[in-house]
Amino acid sequence: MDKANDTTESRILEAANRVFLRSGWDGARMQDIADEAGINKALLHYYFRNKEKLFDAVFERVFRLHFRPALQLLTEDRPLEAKIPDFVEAYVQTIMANPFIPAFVLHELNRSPQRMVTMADRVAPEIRPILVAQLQAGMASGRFRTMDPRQAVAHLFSMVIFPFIARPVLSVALALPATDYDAFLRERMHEIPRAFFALLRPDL
Amino acid sequence: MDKANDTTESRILEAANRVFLRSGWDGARMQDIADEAGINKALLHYYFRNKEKLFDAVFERVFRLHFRPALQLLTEDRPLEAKIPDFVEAYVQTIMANPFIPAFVLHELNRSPQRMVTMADRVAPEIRPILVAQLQAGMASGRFRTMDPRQAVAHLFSMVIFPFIARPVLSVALALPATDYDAFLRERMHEIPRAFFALLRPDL
DNA sequence: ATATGGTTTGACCATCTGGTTAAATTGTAG
DNA sequence: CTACAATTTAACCAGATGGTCAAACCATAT
Repeated sequence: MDKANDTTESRILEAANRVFLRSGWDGARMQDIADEAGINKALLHYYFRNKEKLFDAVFERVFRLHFRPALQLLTEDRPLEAKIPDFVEAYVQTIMANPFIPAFVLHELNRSPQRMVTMADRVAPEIRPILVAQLQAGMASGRFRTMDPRQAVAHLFSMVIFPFIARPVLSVALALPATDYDAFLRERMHEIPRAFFALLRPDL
Repeated sequence: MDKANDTTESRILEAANRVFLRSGWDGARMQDIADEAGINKALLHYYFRNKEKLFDAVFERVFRLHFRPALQLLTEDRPLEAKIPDFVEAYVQTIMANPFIPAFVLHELNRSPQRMVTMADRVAPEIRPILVAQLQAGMASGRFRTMDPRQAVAHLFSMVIFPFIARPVLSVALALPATDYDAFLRERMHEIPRAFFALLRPDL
């Protein structure tokens, strides 16, 4: 994945990644991570002083991965009609490869919301609200209905991220067999941009 | 709250409720619950044999509360234009009184998805997909655009629930000061039904 | 071969955690 | 007042958990 590495340190990171993502901070056990990495527990503390340091390393990694599609694609200076579908597709593809990421990130951020602030300006120190600006421009020109643009952004993120977190609920509520859920998510890659621009249209 | 109770058992349940909601199964400590209830730890095991039994009691309680608005209001035999706003308002009101509920419920359901199945038919054994049926009827009549009605349901739940789970993210991403977030959520009570019916409109 | 520095391990430790038990306390019926 | 059952407590236990440490291992430069 990274720069051609099968070092002990990267094996630890891979293992910690899996265990923390599966069990979260509270549920993860240093012994499990050691087992998963095929090493001694003491070696964990040799490379990462303690559980917290190891978690921090994992979390920053996952945080970056989770928000990369938004940070990379949504901040470009392109029309919404082009950016939004690209973002949705990139996010869905990224997360389908590791569906636990959003639940993990949001759970840990709820456990210590302060982390969101520190992470935000480590990962995206100076991000302009270009998305909001584009929405406002569209409203001014009459292309979009007038509304709080932040509500629209909330709609977008909700529709994109939520189904990954609520899989157990939605698969039951929508009577979707486990095997069909992935197809349902893939379908959303096309459905969400459609819905998003539809909900922005003026009433007339 | 319930039937006029200040019994030890209900004090335990209230305390367990707070602690489990705040910390989840993995993070919750029996000692913390005992302290919060102002009793001895052994007394916890006197009323509830073990942590699991106590958790089950709490979880069922919270699960019912969380899904009551949907189960109660969305299954009524009324036009969508009336039901949806009522549902959204009821849900937002309910959860704003205890904002940790959705994150807790979804986190625990992701930890053991099987629980969703057992809970679902304990709480709503025979629920007909009336919402989907109504959407399909609307599509047949041309009032709504043609689409997978389950995608529309997913849109709705996403927009309603997600902002409660993603508060740390959205408050930073949307530059919403902590004090304004509640107002932002209240505004969604009106915004979401508007967006929902807008995204259902046919293209023409 | 051997000294050196980084790497890895097994054994160990203090503390925490869910759970148990026997005794003490309290309320109540006779 | 007393006997009895339900409630509550302090003390305790076994296993788990994060973390430490001295010794062993290993590669490599001399």
